[in-house]
Amino acid sequence: MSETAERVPRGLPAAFRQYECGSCPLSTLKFFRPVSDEQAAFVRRFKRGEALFAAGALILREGEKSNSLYTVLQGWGIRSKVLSDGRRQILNFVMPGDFIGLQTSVFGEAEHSLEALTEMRVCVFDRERFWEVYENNAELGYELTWIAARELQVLDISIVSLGQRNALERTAHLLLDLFRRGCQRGLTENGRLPFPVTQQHLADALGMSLVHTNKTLRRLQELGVIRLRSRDFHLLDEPRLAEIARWEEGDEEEGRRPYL
Amino acid sequence: MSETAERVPRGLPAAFRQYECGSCPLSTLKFFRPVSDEQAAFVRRFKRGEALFAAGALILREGEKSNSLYTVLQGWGIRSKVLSDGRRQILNFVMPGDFIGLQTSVFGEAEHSLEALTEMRVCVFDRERFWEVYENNAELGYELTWIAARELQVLDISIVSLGQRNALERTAHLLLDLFRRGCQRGLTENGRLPFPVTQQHLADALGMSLVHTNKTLRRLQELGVIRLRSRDFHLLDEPRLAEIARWEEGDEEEGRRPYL
DNA sequence: CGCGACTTTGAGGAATTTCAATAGGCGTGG
DNA sequence: CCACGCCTATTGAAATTCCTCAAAGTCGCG
Repeated sequence: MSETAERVPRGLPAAFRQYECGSCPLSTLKFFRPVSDEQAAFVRRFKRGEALFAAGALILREGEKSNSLYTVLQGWGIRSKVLSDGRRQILNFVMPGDFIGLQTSVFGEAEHSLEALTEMRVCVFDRERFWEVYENNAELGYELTWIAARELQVLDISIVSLGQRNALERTAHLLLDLFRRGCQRGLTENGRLPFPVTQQHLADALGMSLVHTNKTLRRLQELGVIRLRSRDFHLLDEPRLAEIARWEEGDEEEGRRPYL
Repeated sequence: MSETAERVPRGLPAAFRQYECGSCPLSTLKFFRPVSDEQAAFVRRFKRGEALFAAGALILREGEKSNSLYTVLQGWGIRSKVLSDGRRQILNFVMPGDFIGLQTSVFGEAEHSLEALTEMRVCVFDRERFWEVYENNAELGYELTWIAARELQVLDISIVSLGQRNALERTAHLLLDLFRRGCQRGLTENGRLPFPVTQQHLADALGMSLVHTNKTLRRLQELGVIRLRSRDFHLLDEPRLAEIARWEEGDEEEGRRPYL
């Protein structure tokens, strides 16, 4: 968990292993759609390998060139941008099954940073050969657009939260979202989610100060809807949390993308 | 400007005309990339026609089914979502050249509303035949993913603004963004942009109250960087506005998508 | 034990919202 | 042409929310 360098240089990532897509840890999750052998074989051609990053590693640095696309296999990460005066906004939390790299400009300049929150295993694809997908496998190209489109919806939802919900609602909404996504990815166990997210992370994602984030979390715990202990998020009253969050129908993630 | 119904029913839109893509008003803008005749011909196959909406028309209603995709040809619109208690968040302002509909779920349920701010002409494509694009024209499929990816970047930037910038910065940032986009689309004339946006719209986009939006705009005018008169936005000091907005390199829209 | 990273608390102050009321602009009907 | 209604913009003041500052407290780990 700590032998990897804090900052991983470009080029080949820290560690490599070659798994077959068929035995990909994501393939067992009911949240994802199974894929045909031939589709898996096709995707395999673009896979450069797998990389393992230590907790805290900076996988992608805003403004730097990146020739990789990733699918997260294990672990949590954050996607973020910082203003030149240092203020940081976390764009979203990244979990197993999330695909990363579309947001990057065509020229390969990352427009955001990506940091590992826990040890993180990713499947690495070659950006240079991205174009070949469209040339050779229309279905997968379609799928990619679809993935991007869903990502758009997710960001729309964040924008609504940041713009319209107050501190309590916003915090509740984020927590519920994380919990439900964690659930989909098979990370929860009877109401508990291992939670490698600090209050500072939450603050940076919610656009709130650390102090106010703390007080808001405290309030949610006093209300008895959640319990946040060291790195463990216990959801006590999901309906109530959804109520507080002003959760909307459309905020639900409608799943079923292929697991590649 | 007023003979069209306030609320346009599904099915065939209000008015139809058939232009050739070659004479599309967007094709003359240097902001967009020219397309080959064959590509234009291909796109033409999916074009259902053009529709003209009156100012104020609701083109897409959140939660309703939509079997269309649009490219905006003329006019301004807003893409928005509302919470069940009525709070509205404007997700972004749409202008000529913007492509709309990717954000919609595959099942065709619109996850946002789209409202015409001015009279608005759009090019209508058939969502049902969306898949064919990937099957028959890889290049265009690639382009679509690319468009979605850029949209992702734009939303990321909004999230940073909403989360990290204060009222003054945020307002300045939005105004500058609108002005520059208007410029790209050829809507400006020596520093002036026709501006069909009310303070309530700005407030709903910025996640601020109407009153505070008003005071913030007033302040920007007292600083002498902008001038906002009835439906006319005059940018007096662009560098200063960018400075106030804490505008970042990456906030620039890197253009050159095909104009279709 | 002591350091470092994270969490918690109190208090004053700044930013923002809400409430309430007024003013301006524009189109319609009288 | 004027009055009226409606939408939009403006303003002042009180109420809240949220932020900043400062200081302690907790926890894991070497």
